[in-house]
Amino acid sequence: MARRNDHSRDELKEMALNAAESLLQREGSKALSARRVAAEIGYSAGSLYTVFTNLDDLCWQLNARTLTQLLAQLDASAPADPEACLLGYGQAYLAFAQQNPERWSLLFEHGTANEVATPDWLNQRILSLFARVETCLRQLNPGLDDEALALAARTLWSGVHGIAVLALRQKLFVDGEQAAQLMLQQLIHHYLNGGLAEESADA
Amino acid sequence: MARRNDHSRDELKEMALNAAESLLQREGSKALSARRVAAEIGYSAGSLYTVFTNLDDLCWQLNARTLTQLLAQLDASAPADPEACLLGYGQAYLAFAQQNPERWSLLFEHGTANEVATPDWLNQRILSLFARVETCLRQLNPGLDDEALALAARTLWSGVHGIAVLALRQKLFVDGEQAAQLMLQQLIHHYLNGGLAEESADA
DNA sequence: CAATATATTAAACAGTGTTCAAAATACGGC
DNA sequence: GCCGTATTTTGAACACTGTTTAATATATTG
Repeated sequence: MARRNDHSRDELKEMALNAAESLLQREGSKALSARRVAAEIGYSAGSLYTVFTNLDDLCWQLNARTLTQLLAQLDASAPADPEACLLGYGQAYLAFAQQNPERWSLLFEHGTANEVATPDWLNQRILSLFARVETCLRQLNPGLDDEALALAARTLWSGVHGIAVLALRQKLFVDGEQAAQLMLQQLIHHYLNGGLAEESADA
Repeated sequence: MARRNDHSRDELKEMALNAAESLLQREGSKALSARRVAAEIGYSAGSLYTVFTNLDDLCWQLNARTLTQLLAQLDASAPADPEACLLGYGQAYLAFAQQNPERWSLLFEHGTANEVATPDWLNQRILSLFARVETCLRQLNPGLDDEALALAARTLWSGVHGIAVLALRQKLFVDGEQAAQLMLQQLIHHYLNGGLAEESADA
């Protein structure tokens, strides 16, 4: 039995999340069980329920971490030139998905068909991702109104996300390591050249 | 005990798949258990293992059905005009995802981090989807070589897929029922206008 | 040191996928 | 008809799962 007060509540939570993260990366989402996480930190399964409401809660919090780290990596290389910046975002997104497949999958597949809504603090982080894309797009076309801008950012990012998903799931059926890279470049380039100017003409 | 030869092997398999499909739609993927499916068709869980190698196998076969039906719905409305056809494909894809969220999710999320490769007959169906998109794109730009065509089709379709995923997961944060619709139109229109012509100029 | 409060656990419950010996049924030969 | 064999089908077993909770071990306070 782990000695009482060996670790504070917050420490325990932190340890559990670290263990879960490592377990997820090492052995995949199937290994992410309460007993396994608990064993990894020298506690019993029941103890997890004093810091998380349930395993779902642990997953949400893991996802929050993942998203924070993903955003940090996006911000790491953000050139001034807006088109280059968008490309950088996309590349960082793809790279993160490829380098952290399990965590990235959990981020988007956890809570499927859940009656329980996604926690707000998770949604906020996603919105902050869109905000970054919107900033780039606004620089490229200051004439866009807020609504059109929001839509354009989401459309473009859906494309990036789609490439990441299908590449990760090996559903693209094109050989070459850099196929996803090429697709990303094509998507962004075509999207910016093809429609953004036209949109402002409407405004 | 279900009487022997009440149903042939194939009938049993069919019944199980039907039951699984219905269960999935009615109660979500969490309800898709061996005992549950078996109970629904008046057999015991063990019997399923005479027609499926395991539950994963059942899921793959369910997915094959889903994909077949999805392809059929794509083909249902295929106008001659290639751009309209692509839009139709996209709309059918989105509609299917929204109308069959559980089956659609299972299609893309089952087998995450699986060492076992996706069955060939499933991959073939995905390729046949890409083939449809390629046909449209080729009409729009006969100058594209095969490789560029394949890449373009996958890029465009990744976008469509991305919209479907994020819309289904409610990660878009734009109100309005038809937001996904608008995004789809924008994506296809921009992509076709923005890059396809340029590509042929390179060729 | 004793009493209280709290941290931690072990055991229990209902569920899961999967296997397999045993039981129930069908079928072929007489 | 009936018997022996072959084939379905099952039920029980195993090792898991998430989650709850009574009991226990530890810390803190008086």
